[in-house]
Amino acid sequence: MRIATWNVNSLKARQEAVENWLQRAAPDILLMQETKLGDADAPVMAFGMAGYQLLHHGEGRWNGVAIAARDGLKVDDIVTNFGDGPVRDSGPGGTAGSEDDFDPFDEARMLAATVDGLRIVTVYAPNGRVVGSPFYEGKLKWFERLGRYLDDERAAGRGNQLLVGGDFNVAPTDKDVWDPDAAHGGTHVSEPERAAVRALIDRGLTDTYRARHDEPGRFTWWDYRAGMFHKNFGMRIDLLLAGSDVAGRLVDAEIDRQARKGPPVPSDHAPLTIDLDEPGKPFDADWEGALSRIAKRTR
DNA sequence: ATGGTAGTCATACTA
Repeated sequence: MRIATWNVNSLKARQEAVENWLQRAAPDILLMQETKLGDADAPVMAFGMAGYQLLHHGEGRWNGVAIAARDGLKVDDIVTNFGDGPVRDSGPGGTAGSEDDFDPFDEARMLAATVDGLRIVTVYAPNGRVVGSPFYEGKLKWFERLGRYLDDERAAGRGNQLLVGGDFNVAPTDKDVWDPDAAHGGTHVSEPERAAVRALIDRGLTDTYRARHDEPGRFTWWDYRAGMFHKNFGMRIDLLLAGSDVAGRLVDAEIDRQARKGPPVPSDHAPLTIDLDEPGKPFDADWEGALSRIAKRTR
């Protein structure tokens, strides 16, 4: 069983890249973020042709989360937005307000479903923009809400089957960022954000990539600008956090940095994969080769 | 040179 998470930065723009990657890595379940689609525009047919069921929770122009599950996998107990009700419409003619109305609980950032007995939660954490801003405070409150949701899942007896994955917009430690001082104007690396992610992990979850890899310089996101990818100036902000039963089945974890390359234009995030029970279809992420070449070039 | 790219309602915004 291979499960992956990928912030695709528009599923419409990335449709071909995602279909190619489904062939390359053959995940059984793919969590996606930033689909930037309304539910009516979700490419259910295209995923069906590729052999996947598609669950989508969107709002239009921004955000949007999805779960693709291979045909035949049992899917039920779907929850959107923590079960707190509908989100805004940010599509054409929609009801989305100005940025003064910023409310991460009115945005399409969370979708859960039970897939083949796994309690899958796909999340797209708010960016936070600037430390101390209303967006940053909203980000911290959003993590608190996610924590309460996970408490409810544990109380319902599903804590050990949890797999919470997505774009957390936080680099958990200094090892997860190319330069803590240069990173993102302070957000993504601030202590309150890191404490918020630790509080999630402390609910009995395992950071699956770190359970298999302790190397520095392994990132899931690189800014499009200034050749950041080609210098490996990035951050590890996409995570798959596993409950104890899921973590106990973990046999591999990888970040497919090849998928961050174009052409065509890639997402600014790379997919993160984990394998349960047995290794999935092999693919060459080539971290050692890439970092060696970059070290020579930038020496 | 204080930028840089890419997504979106199309143009200024979000990341």
